[in-house]
Amino acid sequence: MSQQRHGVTPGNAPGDRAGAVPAFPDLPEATIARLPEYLRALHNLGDSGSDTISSEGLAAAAGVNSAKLRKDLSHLGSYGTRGVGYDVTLLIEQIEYVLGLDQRRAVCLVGLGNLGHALAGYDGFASRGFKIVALFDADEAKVGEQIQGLTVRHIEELGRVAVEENIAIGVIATPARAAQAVADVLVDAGVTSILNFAPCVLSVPANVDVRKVDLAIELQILSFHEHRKASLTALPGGRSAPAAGNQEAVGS
Amino acid sequence: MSQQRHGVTPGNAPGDRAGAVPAFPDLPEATIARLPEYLRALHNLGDSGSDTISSEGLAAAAGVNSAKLRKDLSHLGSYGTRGVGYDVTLLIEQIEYVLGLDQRRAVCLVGLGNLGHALAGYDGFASRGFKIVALFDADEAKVGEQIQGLTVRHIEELGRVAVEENIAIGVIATPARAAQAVADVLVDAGVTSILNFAPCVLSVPANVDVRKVDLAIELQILSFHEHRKASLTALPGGRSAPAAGNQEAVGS
DNA sequence: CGCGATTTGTGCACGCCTTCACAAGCGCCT
DNA sequence: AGGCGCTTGTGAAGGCGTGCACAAATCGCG
Ligand SMILES: NC(=O)c1ccc[n+]([C@@H]2O[C@H](COP(=O)([O-])OP(=O)(O)OC[C@H]3O[C@@H](n4cnc5c(N)ncnc54)[C@H](O)[C@@H]3O)[C@@H](O)[C@H]2O)c1
Ligand SMILES: NC(=O)c1ccc[n+]([C@@H]2O[C@H](COP(=O)([O-])OP(=O)(O)OC[C@H]3O[C@@H](n4cnc5c(N)ncnc54)[C@H](O)[C@@H]3O)[C@@H](O)[C@H]2O)c1
Repeated sequence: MSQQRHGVTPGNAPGDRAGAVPAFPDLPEATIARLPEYLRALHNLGDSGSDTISSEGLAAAAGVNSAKLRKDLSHLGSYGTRGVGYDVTLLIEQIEYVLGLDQRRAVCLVGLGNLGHALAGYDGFASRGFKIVALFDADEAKVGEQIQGLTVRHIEELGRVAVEENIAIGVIATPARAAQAVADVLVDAGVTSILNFAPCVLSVPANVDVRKVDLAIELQILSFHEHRKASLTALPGGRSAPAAGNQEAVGS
Repeated sequence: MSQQRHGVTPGNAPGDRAGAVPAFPDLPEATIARLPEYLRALHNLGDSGSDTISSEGLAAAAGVNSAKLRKDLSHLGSYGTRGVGYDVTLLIEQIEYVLGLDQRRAVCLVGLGNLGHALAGYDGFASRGFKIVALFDADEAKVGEQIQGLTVRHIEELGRVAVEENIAIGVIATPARAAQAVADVLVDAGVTSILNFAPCVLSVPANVDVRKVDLAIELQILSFHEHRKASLTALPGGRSAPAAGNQEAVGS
């Protein structure tokens, strides 16, 4: 389970195993997905003075159930003190360690169109341990452009640069039709994590992780809920949208 | 997994519109989240000729298991033909209807900085039934700017315009510190669905749906997997403790 | 008209996740 | 020192989602 680091090492500390690796327990995916949220909440709290925080308080700040939060944290070891709460600084360190944020990760961004420019200028990367070290595009007109201190390079250089800079994470912000090709190039270059903004499914080897961010999907999910809410409306005291009443009538 | 949905003050129900209709069965959230993906795959297929598609084929195109796909579709009724497959056109119509995409939904975007500009110029909205009908910012320097045929308005106009244009969905692309205030304004204006790009938790009434897109979280999740993968390949003599001095060494 | 090939729709079992509820642990106060 | 209140950590239960495996349905063809 949680690797040892935390004085509790029971009895023997076997001569350091070379490569004393983390060897993580299988943290539930659901937990992993929430850790970053806890981390952000902790950082906010840290700025606000308090030294310790209760599961109840942190849960509220992160928008989750406190029992869930405690269980999540228990997966990474016991870093709280009963009757008191969690030490903010210690917990931050611990979560950052588990997420691997203590090592700065090199990221490259492919596709410097509309979205790519916004991403390149986003300071949320650096502030969380990520550093964009290279920008790539296939459009000759874009190659050479300076963005945030980086020069846009041609995608053919990706293979070489990725190795040089030890890039592990690639961000795809190209049109969907180019995304698979870009993913292939990234994979060939040794990139093992991809964040894909293009609305399409990527095929990659099993050892490569892909996460997708799709704006349209989010909107469609919201649309569904709008649809559902509209269909439930029975008797409201609402009086704010006199406008176009409701079109919806359908009827299959 | 649904996003947050917290209640703070059910208080009054603002923009409730009277409507009679569908009264959906409770579609599982997981299914709803996949429908947009199926829809996109179907559109691609539709362009490519075929009239019908098997669950196996569609599942592959959407990147899911075929049994899951069939179960998902079965939730919305039976629109396939055994021994044949699903009629592409019919299925598209059906999914669009369920998602409420047959009605053009008015969307407003708040915060026209880096990201906001990219979103405003994104054609993936219109092509999926959403229409950005208004842009808002608090910065006087931005108000009046023309973007994609729309004029940026001051956020104080949001309340009025939202009602006029019958806006149901609001997109927040402001800095995190302003997000809650913007969300409050949107809610007051009768908006019942919010897509939040700011890295923070929003408090909204129970009848308002919020979905969050957080780039940093995605990267951190990828980082975790990188960390995990690195720890499996036995070599790096990584020191396993977080650098910072842990004065707190709890334990004994 | 019946048969085989094909593909849907789903019952079922399993595993993951969430949530409750509470014992155990900790600090503080008397 | 002992008791009390507070908070963590976790066992257990229930719900949800996934994927298998198969019966039912449909088509095409001889
Ligand atoms: N703009 C948005 O707000 C937004 C939002 C969500 C998703 N997206 C998606 O993000 C992607 C990019 O959107 P955009 O608006 O920036 O598009 P864009 O057309 O403005 O930019 C695409 C960029 O990718 C480059 N490109 C094309 N093929 C390439 C290749 N093979 N290798 C490298 N670079 C290549 C182009 O030269 C261009 O610079 C699209 O898939 C879009 O659907 C965009
Ligand atoms: N840029 C990105 O790629 C990116 C990626 C992911 C998330 N984000 C998040 O999206 C948000 C916006 O990012 P950005 O890079 O565009 O920031 P930005 O600073 O460039 O733009 C923010 C805009 O919001 C406006 N604004 C501020 N307060 C406002 C208020 N009360 N009402 C209305 N408008 C207000 C500002 O005038 C500005 O135009 C941030 O929360 C950021 O963390 C950005």
